[in-house]
Amino acid sequence: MANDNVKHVVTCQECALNALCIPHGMSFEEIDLLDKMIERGRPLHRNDVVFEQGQTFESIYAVRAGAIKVFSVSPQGEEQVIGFYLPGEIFGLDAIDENIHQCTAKALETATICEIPYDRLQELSHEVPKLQTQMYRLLSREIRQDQNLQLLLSKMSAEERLSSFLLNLALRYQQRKLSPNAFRLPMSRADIGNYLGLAVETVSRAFTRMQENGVIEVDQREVSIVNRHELCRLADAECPEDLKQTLDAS
Amino acid sequence: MANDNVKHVVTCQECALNALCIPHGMSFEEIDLLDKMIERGRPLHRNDVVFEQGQTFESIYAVRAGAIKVFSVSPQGEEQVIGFYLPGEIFGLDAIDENIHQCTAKALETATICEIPYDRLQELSHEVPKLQTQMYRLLSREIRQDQNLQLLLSKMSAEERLSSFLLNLALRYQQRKLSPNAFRLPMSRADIGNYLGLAVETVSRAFTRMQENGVIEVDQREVSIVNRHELCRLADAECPEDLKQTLDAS
DNA sequence: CGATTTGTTGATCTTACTCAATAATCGTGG
DNA sequence: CCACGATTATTGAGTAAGATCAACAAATCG
Repeated sequence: MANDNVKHVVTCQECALNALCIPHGMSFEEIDLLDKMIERGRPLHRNDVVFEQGQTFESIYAVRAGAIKVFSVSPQGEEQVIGFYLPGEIFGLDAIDENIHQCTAKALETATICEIPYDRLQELSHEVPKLQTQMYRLLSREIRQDQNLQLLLSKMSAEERLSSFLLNLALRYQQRKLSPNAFRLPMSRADIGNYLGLAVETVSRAFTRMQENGVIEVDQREVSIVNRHELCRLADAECPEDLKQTLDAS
Repeated sequence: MANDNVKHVVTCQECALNALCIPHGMSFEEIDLLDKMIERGRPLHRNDVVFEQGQTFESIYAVRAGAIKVFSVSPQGEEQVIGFYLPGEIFGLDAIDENIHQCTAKALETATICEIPYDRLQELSHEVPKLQTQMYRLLSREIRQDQNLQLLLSKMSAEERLSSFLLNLALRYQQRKLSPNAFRLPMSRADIGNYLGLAVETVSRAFTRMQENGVIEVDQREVSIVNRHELCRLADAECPEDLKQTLDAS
């Protein structure tokens, strides 16, 4: 039985739901309940759709592996990339209010996700106060991140935007114990540009310039951070302490 | 006793907390509990601060009257306006996650607000499932609104941004039973520009041009919408049905 | 292996920013 | 109540950052 619980904790982590439970020290029993609720193992291929704009909202999702792009399409058919979601991150939270998805979620590459039925999550979070607390925090975090993006979009230059974007990715990869100073971008230049409010050509030129200045090295979608201090300076951001250490060690 | 409950409901509405309870048909008793929790009647003057960047997060707030500006200040001292909050709207939700305010909230004009202590709200929302549901929706709505702003900032021209902004204000005033086609802007051109990612001069010019084209009339901070169809077209948005009716009637 | 998508680079153009001057309004104290 | 300074708004001229258009190169996919 103890073994069984441990297994569940591990599964829960694998399924990227540590964000939902571990930080607040839920008991094995509570984690078990959460664990049983989750529908696992949806494997996706590139361009597979998780949910589509206009569909009724049923579940929120956690990325287990791969990367997901969330975007909306205007009546004129133009795409607006809302965000990219990496392993351990949760998406679909914006649909809770209206009960209808305002966005489409699509796999950028081979990916696996977990589906968390919202009605059952709501019930469980009512029974388990720590889960409710965690849900509030999760929603609040999404708000804060969106507001940071506001700053980026309304005040920063092309190079500042791209620098911030890369640093943000590095930090997120590191949080998931992946290399923060060399990674493969799961999205195209067009997606990056769309997300950052820039033309593809501008993104491409910014990459080139940053490479020429010895800040990063780019080969197609492979990026490595060569000079993190300069990258932080360009992004007009403090270099996070924990990221600093990891980069120093390498 | 019944009278007393009715009084509380009314107070609750006045205090702009209908957003938190009425839509989900809470019982009088539940509303009463909520009502007792709320600290009322903080009257604010222009430039009074509700909470400051860096302070420990204690409460969320609802606007009862007037208008609140929420903004963050960069290490370089530059201001970034995050949002404007009008009667009936709730602010401070972004601080839940980190337990520290990332923004400052300041009164744009004489205002009154209600303070809702977060720890007590959390407890009560655990006891009252409908309140938990409503909290999730509230947080989700904020996310959706921030994502709409993303679209505005990354894809729209100056005139489109200002048109969207004015339409959005009109809709919000209408929801609070205030005139949607003639209102006084509580914020300066500088604040509008900061929020929309534009220079003050660009905002001013956009106002002028829209007035010349007979879309709106502007006299300092007084705005009236003359041609809503054109305004919607400029904002690249569907004119919301309910707003349409009100404007037609006038 | 050819076709399509994706990425890079160059030239030109447009939008909105910056700088500057002026006007109008607001707030404050005499 | 008015006069003063300070803030806020408008308008003009010049500039710069990034968009658009276009051509081409490289990579991916069936």
